[in-house]
Amino acid sequence: MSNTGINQVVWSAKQQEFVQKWRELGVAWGIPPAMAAIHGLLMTQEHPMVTDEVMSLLSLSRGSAHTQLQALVEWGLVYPVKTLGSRQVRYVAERDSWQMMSCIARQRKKRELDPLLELDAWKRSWASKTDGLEASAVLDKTLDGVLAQASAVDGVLGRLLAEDERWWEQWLLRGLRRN
Amino acid sequence: MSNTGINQVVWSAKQQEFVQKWRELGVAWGIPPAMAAIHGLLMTQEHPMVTDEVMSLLSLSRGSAHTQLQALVEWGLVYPVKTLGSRQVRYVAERDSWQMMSCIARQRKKRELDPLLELDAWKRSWASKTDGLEASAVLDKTLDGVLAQASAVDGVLGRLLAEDERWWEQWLLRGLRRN
DNA sequence: GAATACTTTCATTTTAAATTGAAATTATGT
DNA sequence: ACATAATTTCAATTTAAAATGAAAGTATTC
Repeated sequence: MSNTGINQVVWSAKQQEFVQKWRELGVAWGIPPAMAAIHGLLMTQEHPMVTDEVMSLLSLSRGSAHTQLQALVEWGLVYPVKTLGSRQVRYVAERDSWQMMSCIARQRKKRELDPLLELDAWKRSWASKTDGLEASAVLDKTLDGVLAQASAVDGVLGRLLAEDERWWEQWLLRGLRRN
Repeated sequence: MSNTGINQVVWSAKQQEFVQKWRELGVAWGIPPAMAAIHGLLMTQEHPMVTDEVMSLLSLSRGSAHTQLQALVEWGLVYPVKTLGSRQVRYVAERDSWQMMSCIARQRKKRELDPLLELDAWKRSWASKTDGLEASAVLDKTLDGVLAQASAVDGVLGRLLAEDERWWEQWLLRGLRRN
């Protein structure tokens, strides 16, 4: 039985343009091009897709398609759907934009914010030993400020991502109209 | 006259560790290693530094040291200080952590958020032409959500970065304690 | 329990980004 | 104007990340 054609795959000029843009955006966000492109493609597709369809529409190798699909599933941006009576797996993108952005934010927090917060422990580990004589008061001061801000952001982000509700919509709007 | 030694350069184990960590952090944030390292180094230094000092402490080529120092100045993270009676330029890092983080946020907004916001114009440019027949209602719906969120973030970020005041500290804290 | 259909892995290659270093340029002091 | 001391540029190289593709692995069906 053929893989393609169970559900019609639509691949219009608009969709192709979108995928191209999503890929570029992905690169700017530090996301592997193939990963962003696959995500973009699945965002445009009504129905779950099979690896071979992804491969051929985006001209990707099997290895890359597979690896990036896994990563997308790992991130929670894409769901694997098992086809009954077959080993074949199909993939659909998360449709809810809030869920989608949450997934991305969570990953970025892990990659970017958490390592920054770890500097606090590092700083404390040096607190006792007097390095030379007051080796860098300048650093300590700036770093304290940075860490304070980082943990404020961490707190807000934590709340934001923990909730399913969207109290943040109100909260953001309140931020918009000053104070 | 020798370049080094006008102001004593301090380069302790703690500082070296910090620079190493700052470099890694920079890489996670999509910043060139040399740029992050230089920034880290200048954050630890009491006094403005000359290109040759940066080069030798970090084992960088002149080209790289120069280019990345320019970038740091461009971003507003580092200030060039002209030495009187000499063509020599020295560099100091911005000390205020809020200013520092603002600079970074501004650059990231430019690189990451603005291109996302441009998708709105793109979407509208396709609004009229009916691509096939309802080519991708799925995409349109998710994309609308994403763009709404993006512009909310843009609004808040815009305010945050425009101000010199720190009303946001209160605002972030309020975000922390729910509602 | 083969044979088939699909998935997974991973050593090698490709690609894009960052770095190098030496030559060209420009400013400064004599 | 000259020599010197610094900065700036950029073609060539290096590096790290991502992509490839073929081989190995694993379910599923007959």
